[in-house]
Amino acid sequence: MQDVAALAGVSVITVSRVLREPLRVAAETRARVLDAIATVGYVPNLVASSLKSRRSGVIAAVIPSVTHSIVADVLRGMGEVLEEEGLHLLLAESGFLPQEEEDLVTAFLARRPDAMYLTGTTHTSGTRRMLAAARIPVVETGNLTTDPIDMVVGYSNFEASKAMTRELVARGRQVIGYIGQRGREYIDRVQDRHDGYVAALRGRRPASRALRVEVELSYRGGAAGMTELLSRHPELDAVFCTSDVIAIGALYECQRRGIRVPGQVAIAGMDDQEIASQCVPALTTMHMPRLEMGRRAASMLCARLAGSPVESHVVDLGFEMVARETT
Amino acid sequence: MQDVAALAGVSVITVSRVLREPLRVAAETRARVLDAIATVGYVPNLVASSLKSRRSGVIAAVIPSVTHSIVADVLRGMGEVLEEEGLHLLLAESGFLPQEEEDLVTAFLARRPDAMYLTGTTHTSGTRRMLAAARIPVVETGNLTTDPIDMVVGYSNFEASKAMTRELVARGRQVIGYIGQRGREYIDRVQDRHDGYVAALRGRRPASRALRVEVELSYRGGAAGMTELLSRHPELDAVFCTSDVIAIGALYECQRRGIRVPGQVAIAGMDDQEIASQCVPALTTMHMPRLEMGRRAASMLCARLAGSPVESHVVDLGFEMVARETT
DNA sequence: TTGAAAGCGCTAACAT
DNA sequence: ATGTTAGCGCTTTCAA
Repeated sequence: MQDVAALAGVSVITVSRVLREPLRVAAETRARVLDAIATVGYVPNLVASSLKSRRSGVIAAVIPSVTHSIVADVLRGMGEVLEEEGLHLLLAESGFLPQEEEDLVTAFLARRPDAMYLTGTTHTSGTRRMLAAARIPVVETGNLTTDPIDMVVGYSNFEASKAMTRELVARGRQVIGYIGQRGREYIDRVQDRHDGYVAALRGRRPASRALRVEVELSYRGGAAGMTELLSRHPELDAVFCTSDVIAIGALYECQRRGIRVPGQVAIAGMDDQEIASQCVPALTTMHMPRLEMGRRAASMLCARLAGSPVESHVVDLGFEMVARETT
Repeated sequence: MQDVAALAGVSVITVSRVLREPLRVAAETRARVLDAIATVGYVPNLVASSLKSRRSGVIAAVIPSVTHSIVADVLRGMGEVLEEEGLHLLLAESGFLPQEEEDLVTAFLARRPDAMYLTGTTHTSGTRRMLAAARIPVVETGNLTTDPIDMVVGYSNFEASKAMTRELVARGRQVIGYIGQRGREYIDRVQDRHDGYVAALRGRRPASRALRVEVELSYRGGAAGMTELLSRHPELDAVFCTSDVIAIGALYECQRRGIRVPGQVAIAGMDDQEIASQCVPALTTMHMPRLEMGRRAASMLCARLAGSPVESHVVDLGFEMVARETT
């Protein structure tokens, strides 16, 4: 920056201003500085800038897993908004483990991000404490809570799966199984989806524990879950799955066994990923506004960074039933 | 840090040392400092550290799209390695656009990353120039080239699709169509996959342009491609797809039309994503070592950061045919 | 509209 | 084993 200043015949602060608030510098001076920047090949140093200004322009995000395609869409939505604002994303995967999330938050905080993005609404007390102490905007996503660390944007996983399970009941299904992602103990979204299923069936024949299986979040997992359910309950006539991936894995297993879907068994997924609309038969599922959630989370963060307080700290984006062929 | 030092009755540099090279500090002093850190609730400031030490501990990565599941696996592999080294990932999506990639590289460089990760091997001259000037390790991934910016780790997309197309020929298929991802002009991996297909068919009946269609990288795209090919060439008996997602979209379209696979039409994909082994019928595809590629790329970067020169700047991870039911 | 001085929080280099 | 000094490259604050 000193080289640039010398070449342009101005002081360093003028160079700095040309970069950050060009309109405060006379057009002529500005042109000279811009010229000098180009000939010197000057690359600004944002780490020095961050140190002095206490603004890093970085948003830290801890996500469970990039492979999880819900997360991918959310990231895309975030990216769109952040790019416009000139913000950058620091990213790491927790592998769905709360302690790992806490470790990542600890490490990230040392980089002085301007804001933090978390997935889900249950976090260790350490995570909550550190984030509160950091005094930066925080947004949690993918679920709802009345007690966010700072802000939440999501939808009710509980209500969504209750609605989906009720739909199965409404269509006359009698023996409705559950294939859920493993790890309810520490994944709030999955726990809520499980509870929604149970709540929908309450009051009907005692919901047998044997009707619920938990598997890896994968096509293979879905197939394994179907196999298990079928062996326990040959009279099974419907399955509620906590994810489209699991549902389609289950569908494939039915196809391998020659079980008619939805003739013999109805299958319902969750999330409405692209494949749900394309597979044969097309999958009934619950649409979740993933892209919108990412955009919204980023916008809320940006608003706070710009000093405007957000109207509501809890944003419910809702969900939408998409009835297709598997039910 | 000064507060901590005061409380522990040492100088700030000692606090710094406790954090970075604890063994250089007497156990007793160290314990006192650690205590002070805890009671003060001290959070180190890595931006100040980066400024002084000229080491940010950040790896910048520009990827085409997180939604692209190949990329997700690579990121996971990278993440594993980076975490062990205490490095963090700065991430952005270029949307497959070279100019966008250049803009992101420009922006990232201002943050002084210790190394840079790029997808693919063709980049704008601006990107190459800036990266050379930055004098940091750079790794390109997902393809091969004899002229990397710095290092490459990947596989030959050309050879892989040539081999797959040859396999279709070897099985006696006569009219072999191509459904490729759109954007060959600026996505080297796709161009190479296209060229591999063409090369495999050279010398046989003049490869009709009408046998090749280009679509969005999605299940829907695959289905649209299949529809188009079938209308142009009802005698079609095989399709080579540049991705599993496209291949499965095409398979679904066949199922909707009652076309037997592989009886009437054989379908081959690329990448060996999880769904390929699970769908019905299971998809023949080419396995690409995605996780390994991410790990390897990260390891090479880490090695260079640790000062050890890498043995080879071009790492060919190869590929492997996985013959399943669709052919 | 431009500049001078000071210092963000840390660590490299050199003592002791 | 610990400390002192200086300064990384910027931006804030105040002044002209």
